Amino acid sequence: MAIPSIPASTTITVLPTNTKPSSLPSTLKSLSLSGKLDEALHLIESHPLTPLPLQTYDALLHACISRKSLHHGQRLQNHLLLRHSTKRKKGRGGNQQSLLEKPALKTKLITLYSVCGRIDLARSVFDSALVGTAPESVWVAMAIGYSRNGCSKDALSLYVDMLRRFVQPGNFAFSAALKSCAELGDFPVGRGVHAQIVKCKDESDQVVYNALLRLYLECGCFEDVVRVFAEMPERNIVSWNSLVSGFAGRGQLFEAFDAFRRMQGEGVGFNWVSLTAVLPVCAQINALCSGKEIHAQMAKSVIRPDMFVLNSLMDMYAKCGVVDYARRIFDGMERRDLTSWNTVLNGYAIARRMEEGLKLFDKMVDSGFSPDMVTFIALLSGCSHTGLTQEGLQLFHRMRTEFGISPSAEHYACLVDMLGRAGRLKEALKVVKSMGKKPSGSIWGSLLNSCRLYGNVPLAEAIAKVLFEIEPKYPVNYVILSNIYANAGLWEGVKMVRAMMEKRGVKKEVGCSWIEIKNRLHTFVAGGGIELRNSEKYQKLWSELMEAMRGVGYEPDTRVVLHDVSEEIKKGWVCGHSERLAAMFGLIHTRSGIPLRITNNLRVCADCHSWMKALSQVTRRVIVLRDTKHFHHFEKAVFEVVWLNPVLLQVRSESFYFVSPRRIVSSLRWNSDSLAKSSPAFAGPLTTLHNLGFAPLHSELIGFRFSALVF
DNA sequence: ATAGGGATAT
Repeated sequence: MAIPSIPASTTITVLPTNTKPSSLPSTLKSLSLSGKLDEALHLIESHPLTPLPLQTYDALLHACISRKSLHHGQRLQNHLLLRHSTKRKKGRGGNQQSLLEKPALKTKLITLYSVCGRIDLARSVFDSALVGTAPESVWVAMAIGYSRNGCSKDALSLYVDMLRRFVQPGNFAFSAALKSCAELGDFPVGRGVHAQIVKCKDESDQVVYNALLRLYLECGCFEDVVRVFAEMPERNIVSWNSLVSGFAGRGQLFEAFDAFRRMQGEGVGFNWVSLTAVLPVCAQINALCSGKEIHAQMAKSVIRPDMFVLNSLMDMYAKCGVVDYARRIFDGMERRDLTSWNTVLNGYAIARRMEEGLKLFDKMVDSGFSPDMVTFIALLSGCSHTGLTQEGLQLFHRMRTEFGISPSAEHYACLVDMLGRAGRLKEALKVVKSMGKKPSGSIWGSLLNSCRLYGNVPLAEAIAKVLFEIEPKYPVNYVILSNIYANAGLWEGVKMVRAMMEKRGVKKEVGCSWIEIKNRLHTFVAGGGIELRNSEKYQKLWSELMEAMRGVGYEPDTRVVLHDVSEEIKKGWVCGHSERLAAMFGLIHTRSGIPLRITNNLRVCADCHSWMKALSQVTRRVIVLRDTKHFHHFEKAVFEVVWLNPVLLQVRSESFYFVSPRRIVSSLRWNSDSLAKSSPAFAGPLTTLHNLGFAPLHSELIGFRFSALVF
């Protein structure tokens, strides 16, 4: 028989009410430490006249703050008020300062009320008496209370008030003021505070510097961020996290990635917050290898990753083209929020596996989660890319009727795209006209793309005309129109578009590709990579490959070159496309059989697509090429991987790969402050990972430093 | 008493 559990609401009083007054303080202290607030208050209230030291109340309030217990805090305050007045009546200690006036208790009471969301009560404690002589700590507690409750303006004016009353600000006040300025995006005042800090004789602490970093980040003054970062005497995890997320927020993804690596190099370590900053970067630059490495570290950790990190991790896998891993993490999560669902659903949309996505959506609704607008953007875009037009249209309808979400411009964009891709251009145009919103450039852009798919030149010309007015400097529109002409064999049109671009000074974005090898990103620009191309290894490999590739039927297709040059030059240009350089680099610098994962910043051209396909065939490598729109998977040469034992993998038709535990040494380190030390050596991780339900998954297995451990 | 965090479309 199971022991009946006690309902959470039941309070058990274990203490006898006849506790001796002399032992009260120590009893109360241990009660506060173990968080037994009910017992503690009961005890205090039953001894209203016993004098208690300040420390006792301090400890009690501390316990109230960490439990966010408004109720107990108020009872305590009432008790203090009561005791104060009783004392006065009896004439004892009449001139003694009430305990409530002690700054230490005031500070704590203010904090308590503000963490409980009762800024009004906090303010009345603050105002209660002796404001003029309140020390810095009370002001700071109040200011932080304000910013905790989203009233940064009040927090900042409190700081100003404090200065007016000649209270000398210290590091705590500075960081509180900087935080408010950062939240308000108030650069001038923030600058002023910075100046005060510089003038202040005391040494600034780490927190003040980090608050300065935050201020300049929020204000968009990145030069100042970098300067403060360089000038500060020490940089801790928080400083580095700010730098990483700062770069990431500005879209400087490689710099963000690099900062994270440097952070590891300096031995700072990382924590969950660092990971929620760097994982989205991995997702965007397709750095699956590093992402997996980070995942391995997470699995090793004794501390459970929180929902934020898991959501980012899922998104990383989804964006790097491995939804299955994202799904496994999702399935293993003990708690999920709306973002978790949205992330996986979007993962299926990216992977063009909407049947599974729709099934999951049904599950989501069944389990009582109400989808939001993001959910529908993911679903609709997925349906549109997979050609599930009927399902998509139905969802668009259900969105309003069943879930009460009125379609936004983004939803209309998905709808238009869906109809356009299905060849229902007339209906798409009808939607554009009737949606009651001004169609954005992106909507017209998606229509133009649909015209490309169906070779509709007249409509394309009309749409392009509109687009050239809305976004005259956006090169992609010109390129698509030019492609449409080229596909139709209308070379005059191609010439015209090019002339237009030259006249308006519109430049095609430079093609750029990168490949991650041994946790390092190698970037190539179209037409670049001279050193690589001049190397002997490259030239030998190139001629061998070209011959083999011709053998499997590859013929260069120079129609993708839209310039009027000789055939030979065209061939040269196509060969210099950045994705090919990255692929060649990958071939040279990895062992045979290891998959190549290449990322391109634009759209992969048709010739590169078939080139990669042939390359995959002749080298028998898996090639995954990601561009801004698609994943190009070339898995003709999938190896079958047999799981022999944790450290030994066998790959059919290849030699044995030994992945010894010693080789799998991480370049990353945990922050020992915030996370428990990772398991000794590699005694635990394999079991951990098995417990997580990870089993090897064909080709992805080989080639990654942590592959043997993780998947 | 003080600093840092995730999802969407062309």
